[in-house]
Amino acid sequence: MTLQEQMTQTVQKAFAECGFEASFGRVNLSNRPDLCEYQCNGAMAAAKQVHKNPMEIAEAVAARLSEDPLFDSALAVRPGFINLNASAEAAANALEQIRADERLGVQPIGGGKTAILDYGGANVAKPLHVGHLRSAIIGESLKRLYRFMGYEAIGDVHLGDWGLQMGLIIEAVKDEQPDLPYFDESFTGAYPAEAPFTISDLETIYPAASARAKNDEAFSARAHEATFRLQQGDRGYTALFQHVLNVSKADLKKNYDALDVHFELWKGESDVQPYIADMLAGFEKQGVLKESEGARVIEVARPDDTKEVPPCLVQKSDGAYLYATTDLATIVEREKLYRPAEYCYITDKRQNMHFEQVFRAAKLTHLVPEERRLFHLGFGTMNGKDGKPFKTRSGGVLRLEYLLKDVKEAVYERMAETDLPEEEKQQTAAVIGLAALKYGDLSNQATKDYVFDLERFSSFEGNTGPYILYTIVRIRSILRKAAEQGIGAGKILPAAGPGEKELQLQLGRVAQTVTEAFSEKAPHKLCQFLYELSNDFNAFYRDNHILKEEDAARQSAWIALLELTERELITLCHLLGFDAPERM
RNA sequence: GUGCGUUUAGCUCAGCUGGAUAGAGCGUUUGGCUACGGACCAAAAGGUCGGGGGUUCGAAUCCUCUAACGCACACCA
Repeated sequence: MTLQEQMTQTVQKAFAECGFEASFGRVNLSNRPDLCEYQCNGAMAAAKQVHKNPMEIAEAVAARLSEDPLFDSALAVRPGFINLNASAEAAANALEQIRADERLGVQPIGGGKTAILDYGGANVAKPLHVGHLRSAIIGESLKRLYRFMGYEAIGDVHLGDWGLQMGLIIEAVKDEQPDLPYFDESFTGAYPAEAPFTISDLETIYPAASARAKNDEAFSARAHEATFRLQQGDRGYTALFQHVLNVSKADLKKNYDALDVHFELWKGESDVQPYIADMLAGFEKQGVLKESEGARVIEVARPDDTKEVPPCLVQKSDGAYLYATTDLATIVEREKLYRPAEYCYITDKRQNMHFEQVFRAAKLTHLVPEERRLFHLGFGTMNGKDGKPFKTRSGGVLRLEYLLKDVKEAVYERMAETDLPEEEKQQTAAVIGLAALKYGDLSNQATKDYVFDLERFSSFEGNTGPYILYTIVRIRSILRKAAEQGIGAGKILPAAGPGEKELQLQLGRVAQTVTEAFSEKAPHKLCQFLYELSNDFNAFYRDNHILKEEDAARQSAWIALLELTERELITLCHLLGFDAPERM
C-alpha cells in the first residue's frame, strides 16, 4: 500500500471515530508544498453536511492523528484544512515495499482480461505519413499500459485494404504488364511467388492511377469492375491482391518497427468481408434494418439524445458496404476469435460520431453484450508552428521516415559535445530522437491539438524526452562507478540529506500515477511524473555527493534510491514507448 | 442551423475532479563551473484563467448566457 493510501486509511478511521463519514478522510497531495506534504480537506465538506464549525472538526481529527507513527505532524489550519507531513520512517518503509515489488506496487487490475486496441489505420500501397503518427504513438503507449495493468492486450493494425483503391492498382498493373498470368482467365497453374512490383513501384502506381481515374472515365469504370471482380473472388485478381498486401505489409512493418510500434494482428478490412452477409441477414431477422432513401440503415438515435444522431448506414443504395459495415463486421470477428472485455479505438477525434454510431449499433444488434466496454479515444491534430495541420514546406504530407530522419538529425546536432564513437553516436541519436518525438507528442493531452516543434522537442533541457534520458544516463553512470568501487545497494533509510525526502515521496507516488494514467487513458500524466521525478533526482544529486559519502549504510541506502529511481524512469519510458541509451 | 471541443504568462503546455498565494518549460534578466556527466542548478520579472451573470464559507474547475476559433452532422474512409 502506498504512503498516501496508508494516510487516507488512517485519516478516514479518525473521521469515523469522530462520528463522521469515513469518506471525508481522503488525503491529497498538498497544493501548498511550502506548508505541508499532504492535505485533507474533508473537514470542510463534513462541516457543510452537518452544519458544524469546520475548524472544530479539523482539530478533533488532527488530534487523533498526531499520535500516529505515520505522521511527523498533523495540523488543523483555518478554515479547516488538515496539513500533514509524513514521518521519514513511514516514507522509507513504504518505499522499501515498492522496491521489493517488480511491479512497483501497481495493482494488476486487468486480471488477464483481453483488450483489443485498434491503432493502425494505415492504407495498403501508400507510405506511412505524419497523419498516422499520433495513432501509432498513443496506441502503442496505451497497449503497453494495458499490459502493465495486467491485461492481455492485442494490437491490431487494421489496414485499409479494401475498396476502389485495389481496383485502381489492378488495372494500372494490367496496363503496364498485360502479359502477367493474373489477367489470363484461362490460366489454371500456380501463380508466381514473386510480386511483379516493389513497394516503390506501388507508391508510384497508386497515386497515378487515382489521379487518372478522375479524368479518364473508361479507366475509372474498369477499376470499379476490377474491384467488383476482386470482391467476387476472382482467382487471378485475388492472387495479385495478395502480392499488394504482402509487399505493403513488409514495408509498413519496417516503418512501424523504426517507430518501435508493433502489432500482434495484421488484419485488414478485407479479412472481415466474409462476415458481412451473415451479419446483415442477422440484422434483418432482428428487424433493426431499415430502408431509407434506398440505403439500409440501423436507427441508433435515442429519445434522451441532446444531439441528432444520424442512423448508422450499413449498405449504400447501390448495394456496396461502408466504413461502419466493416467496423461492425470486425466486431463480429473479434467477438468470435478473442471475446475481448474492452475495445479501444485510437483515431482522429473527427471520427467521434462514426464510432458513437457503430458502438450503439453493435449493442443494439447484440453483436456485443451490453457490458462490453467499447470506447473511442479521439486525438487532436498535430499542427505546425503556424497552428495549422502539419505539412511539408511544399504543402504535402510528410512521410514518417523523413520525419524520423529530421528528428534524428536535430538530436545529432545537439550531441556535439559527446565523445562517443561515430557509429554509436548515430545509433544513440536515433534512440534519443525517437524519445524526443514520442515524448513531445505524449506529453500533451491526447484529445487536444498540439504544436509540433522540432527544436523544442529535441532540446536537452526542459520537459523533453532527451532531458529524461539524460537523467537516466547520469544515474547509470554513477551506478557503474559505484559497482566498480564495490558499493552495493542497501536498505532505504529515513531521509536525511537535502532533497532526499522529496525524492523518496515522489518515488512513492509511482503506482498511483500509473494507475491514474491508465484509467484516464492519459499518457501525459506519465510524462509529468517523469519530469517531476527527474527534477527531484537532479536536485538530490546536486546536494549529495553519493560516491564520497562516508557513512556506509547511508551510501548503500542512496545507491538503492538511485536504482529505484532508474527503474521507475525506465519503466515509465517503456510505457511511453521508448528506451534509454547507456551513454549519450 | 444543431451538437461537440478549445480558449490559463510573450510562446508551448500542466492544473490531482470545489480549496489556501493559479504552476512548469522555453524565451528574457541575473547568479553559480577544480565537473560522482554543468546537456545541470538557483533567483527575478511576467496572469482581471476569453467575457458577463449565478451557485457557496470558497470557482480556472459546477450552472447559465455570450464571443472567437476548430470539428462533426448518412450513401468517403
